[in-house]
Amino acid sequence: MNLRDLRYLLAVAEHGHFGRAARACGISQPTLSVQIRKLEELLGVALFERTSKTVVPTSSCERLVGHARAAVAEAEAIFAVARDLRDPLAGRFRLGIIPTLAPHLLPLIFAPLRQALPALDLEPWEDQTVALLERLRAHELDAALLATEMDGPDLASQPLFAEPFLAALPPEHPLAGRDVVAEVELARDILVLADGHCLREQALAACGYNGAFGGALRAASLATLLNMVAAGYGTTLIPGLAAGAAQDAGIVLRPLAARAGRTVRIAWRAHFPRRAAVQAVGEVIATRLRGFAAAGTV
Amino acid sequence: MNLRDLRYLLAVAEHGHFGRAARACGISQPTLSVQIRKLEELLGVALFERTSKTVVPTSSCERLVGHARAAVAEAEAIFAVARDLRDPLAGRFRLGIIPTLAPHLLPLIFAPLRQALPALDLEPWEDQTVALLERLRAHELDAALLATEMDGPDLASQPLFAEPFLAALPPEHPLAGRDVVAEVELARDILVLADGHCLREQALAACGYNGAFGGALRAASLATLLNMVAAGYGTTLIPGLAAGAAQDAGIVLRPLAARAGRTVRIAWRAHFPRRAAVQAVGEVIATRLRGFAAAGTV
DNA sequence: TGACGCGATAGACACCGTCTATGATGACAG
DNA sequence: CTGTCATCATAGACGGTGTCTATCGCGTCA
Repeated sequence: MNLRDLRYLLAVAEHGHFGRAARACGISQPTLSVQIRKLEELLGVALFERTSKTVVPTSSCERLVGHARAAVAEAEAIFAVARDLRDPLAGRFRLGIIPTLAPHLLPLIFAPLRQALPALDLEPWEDQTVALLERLRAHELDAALLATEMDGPDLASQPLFAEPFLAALPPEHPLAGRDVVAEVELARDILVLADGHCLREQALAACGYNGAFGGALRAASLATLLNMVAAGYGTTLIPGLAAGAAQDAGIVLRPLAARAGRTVRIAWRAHFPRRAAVQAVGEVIATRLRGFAAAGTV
Repeated sequence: MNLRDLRYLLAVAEHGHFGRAARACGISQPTLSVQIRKLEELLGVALFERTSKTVVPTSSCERLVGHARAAVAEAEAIFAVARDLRDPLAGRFRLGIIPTLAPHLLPLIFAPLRQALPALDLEPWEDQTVALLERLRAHELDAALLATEMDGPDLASQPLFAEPFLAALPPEHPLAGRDVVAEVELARDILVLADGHCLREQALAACGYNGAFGGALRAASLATLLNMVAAGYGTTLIPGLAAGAAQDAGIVLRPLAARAGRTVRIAWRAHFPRRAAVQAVGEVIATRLRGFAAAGTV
């Protein structure tokens, strides 16, 4: 049985006339007669009582048309919903963002995203890199903003913008008097984030650490780390977009001699069908952050 | 779009695997791949994210499967309902019956009908001949029990049994002493039913009336007519099946010399598709009334 | 690195939905 | 009562498409 057959059935039931029903269906009258006859044979039920004058639905037919109407309506609904879903730049878009980036980047890109992609329903999800990749692979995210290289056979990514690091110093720190701070000078009393934050390893690497890091203090969040630096526990490297928050915390920021930094990338599943949405979101973000690395300010 | 396509969609969504879904649908894997691809192109929506390892429904797909499931379910319901309707000897059967027959015949045939046709849901409808024929032609009845000849191009009928008339007399009536009464002897003080009852004309014809009948008293129902006879207002002819009711009313019944009577027929639309049900009902009735005309009793 | 599993692609085939032409039947008017 | 009209049914031809088998491309795993 076919949805087409059900449409034919409904047309004949409605018009009570094969010729008119056929015209309404856009087919010839013999075709309609044959199809209705076949449907009757398939169901084993007489659907219409035919006279040369009238075509009247049988009581059996009346018991069936309700279901036929419902089936056709559901099929129409599929088309209607699909029409709404057709635009890859519309609908829910679940975007993972690492914690050291989210609170500072999101305020910058919400407005441009809403303007450029008004139909896109952005759902940010903040978590650490490993968790984001896991959710991405599990189809629980559509894309993720990361600061690590990570392409594999199943995932793809694309750089969006470079984010330089800055030396974060307590006001009373000896280095605070400098215009520029060399990365290795921070190594002595550097504070870092807890395990799992990509910024932790990147900051240590920038300062010249190769092996294990012996420092005991490990901040669970960038905000805590900033508070600790402000309180004089040590120094650290912060991502450039966090500059505002750091200054609010009373921290002295200095550019780095070797211009250490990280690259923020957008990542997605290689087979993700809404590549266009990923592309569009990435472009909005890259455009918004254009020139940030050079100017050091947004 | 086809119901088949929706079934395929549901199968792939459920199994997450083209090969297994194809096996579940009873088709080959390439066929399923092609059909799903076509559905995606038709809807303009990516339904699945394919990897060599996994097949995951997109969020669009998840928005659609509900409707797909509903459409398929309604189609299944059509088959299920049709299966119940397939038996022409099952389901509602609206049977019209004339008023001079209904109260006396129905008690006799209910039990045999229920026994012979347990799935048939009999709905009796009592009205006069003309009204019954109108409802029959309007498809508001499936068949009718009448006492008149009435075949036309659109209607067909078949005799079920002969019902002899009886002379109905007040106990004190001069004819009450006879064993047999001649029809014409009733003409002098006969009482008849109101216009519209076929029994009215048949009774008058049996008594030899050809033209207009001048009698002023016209009973609206057979019960009233019997009461009037019992009260001594006159005589009448009653159908044989009403004998019990007449005797209960205190009326004397006598056979008629010329054996006047009527033939009860079942009538249906010539194109009515459930001829088998009509036939079966007719046979049950005819069987139950076999020998009634001869024996004069049921 | 070779074997295996999975989905995509290609080409052949058969079914069936569609058409036009025509038949059968009943209604209606002259 | 007979020709005409309208209606649905039937017949035969045609084209689209759903299906198959065979094969490819790709990724995984031992």
